[in-house]
Amino acid sequence: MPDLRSLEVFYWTASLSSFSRAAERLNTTQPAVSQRVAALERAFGLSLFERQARSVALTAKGRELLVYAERFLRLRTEMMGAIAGPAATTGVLRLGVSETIVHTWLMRFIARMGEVYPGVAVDVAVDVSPIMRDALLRGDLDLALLVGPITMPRLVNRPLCSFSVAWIAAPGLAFGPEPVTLAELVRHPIITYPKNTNPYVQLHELLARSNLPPPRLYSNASLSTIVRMAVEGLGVGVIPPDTVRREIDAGQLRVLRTEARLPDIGFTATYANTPDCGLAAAAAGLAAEVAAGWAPADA
Amino acid sequence: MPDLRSLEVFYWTASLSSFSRAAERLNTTQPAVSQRVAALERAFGLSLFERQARSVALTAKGRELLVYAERFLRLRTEMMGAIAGPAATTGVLRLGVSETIVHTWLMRFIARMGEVYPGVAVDVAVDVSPIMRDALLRGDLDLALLVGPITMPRLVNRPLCSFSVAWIAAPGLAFGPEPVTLAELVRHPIITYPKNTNPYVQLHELLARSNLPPPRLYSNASLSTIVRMAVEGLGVGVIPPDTVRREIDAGQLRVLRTEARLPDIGFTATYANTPDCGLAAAAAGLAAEVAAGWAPADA
DNA sequence: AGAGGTTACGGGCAGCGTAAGGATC
DNA sequence: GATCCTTACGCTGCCCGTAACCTCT
Repeated sequence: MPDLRSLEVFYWTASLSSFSRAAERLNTTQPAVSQRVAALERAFGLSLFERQARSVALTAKGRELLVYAERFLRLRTEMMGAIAGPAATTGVLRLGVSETIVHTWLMRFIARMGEVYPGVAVDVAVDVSPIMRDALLRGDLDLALLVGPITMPRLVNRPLCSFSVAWIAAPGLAFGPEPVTLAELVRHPIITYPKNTNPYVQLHELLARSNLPPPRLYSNASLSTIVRMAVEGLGVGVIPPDTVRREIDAGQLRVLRTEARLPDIGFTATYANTPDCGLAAAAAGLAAEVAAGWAPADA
Repeated sequence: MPDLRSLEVFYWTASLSSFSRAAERLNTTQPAVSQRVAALERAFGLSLFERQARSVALTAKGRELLVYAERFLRLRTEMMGAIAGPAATTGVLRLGVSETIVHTWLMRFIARMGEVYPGVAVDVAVDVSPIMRDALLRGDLDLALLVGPITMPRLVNRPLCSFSVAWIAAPGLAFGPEPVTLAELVRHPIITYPKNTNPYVQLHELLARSNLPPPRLYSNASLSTIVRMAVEGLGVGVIPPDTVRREIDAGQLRVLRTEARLPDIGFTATYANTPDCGLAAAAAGLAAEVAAGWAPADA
């Protein structure tokens, strides 16, 4: 009689079309996967995979079984969510985080995770959203707090919060009378997020529409560095003020009043809709709570 | 992470409200059940049963889990039916059979079971329908071929065949001209099924309506013995002719033409609707096939 | 030769059954 | 004392990981 573990192994083997990738995903060895699948085939008295030269493919019965395996795993996820107390949940959550979140409420979220799920270890990887999107799809991340939503059939997006983007500069930097015009702004270098991120694209479009001479753009993958550069007066930062509340309060930076408004950036907790995404879904809920409880600067 | 076996053990423990009865049902020992339940409670981080003095009762979370456990077991049953070939099915089928079936097509059914499910051992117990009904409800039988249907929420009935009931006697027994009247019939002792069986009750009602003097009734739990007594000329048998085709063909018995008709008795394959009734349901289907393929005498 | 799956083998551990313990009626 | 569940303990057997092997490109 097959048990849930065997069905889980079969599910990933079938989904990834590979014994070794399944082993990797399940934190085990490839022979262990081989044996469990072989045991399943023995138990059912039929073959589930077509072992071809360089690849494995499901047989007809294998495709049927895959449906059942997924139903089993989803049922298990549902059961664990409904029955087991959070304290009983154990494991690792591979979390991807946009740096904007790091500078706002990530620490509160991590702390809440530690309180609610004391048995869960959170692996945090900070990166830009497109990279995390790929990592999610590859299964290298369980959950990502990123600029979203990402409209993809296999991804679930849970809205978190929205940040306004503003022009920010050190008090010493010289500008015309407020509201500052875009022409005034671009006389300084502009420091912002890297290319192929949402804020960069928005800024680029705004500048393109303006017919102004192309400014110097210092795009930087590290928000901390952007802040540091802005504080040093190297240019005008285009970032959410929420990420630099401390510096604003300390008088190191100020938000420029200007007509050159940029659209808000929305963040979502996004995870792959696998049959075993229980912890990711629960953590996404927790993130939504923390994000809602975190009072934005303009409130 | 709980496995299916643990959920199965929990299911029966909860359903039977007893660790020891669950152990009995699962063909294991009571400490083994105890340990698995304890392990489940540890895994979920909560208690599932209220251990009171003389009885165990589910907690609130336990009742929730029971629903999931049943869903898991039904899903497993469905999966095994859909995926595993019959050849892979192994185990024991505790089959209860009405003696009428024994005398008609039981052997064909047993043979078919052996062909289709070579890995299944069939334990046959012959008894009257009311006893088997209780055994089904107690879980002492997996499947019964009996006089049905039995209208009960926990029982599934699958119609099999219907037998006419006739008056049967040895050729030597003296009667008036045919069609024989009921008054003629009851001059001989009447040999039939035991009390509290359907045919006996039907016969009793017929006689009660007739206002005739009460005849001698030889009720007998063994159909073979009834046949033997009828052949010996000890009285008139009231049984389905289908059960004595051999004796009729051999001229040892004959069906009396009479107006005193008795209603047919219908048979069903009946089993308890437990979450693990896959083999019973499949065998019931097989029984229906065999019953349909068995040509009744009056055809 | 290298990637990917299978087979062989040794060790660890979970789970079972027997047996003893404890609580309640 | 009887019944029912729990705990203790030794054992079997499964399952995993390492390593060697096979096969196809």
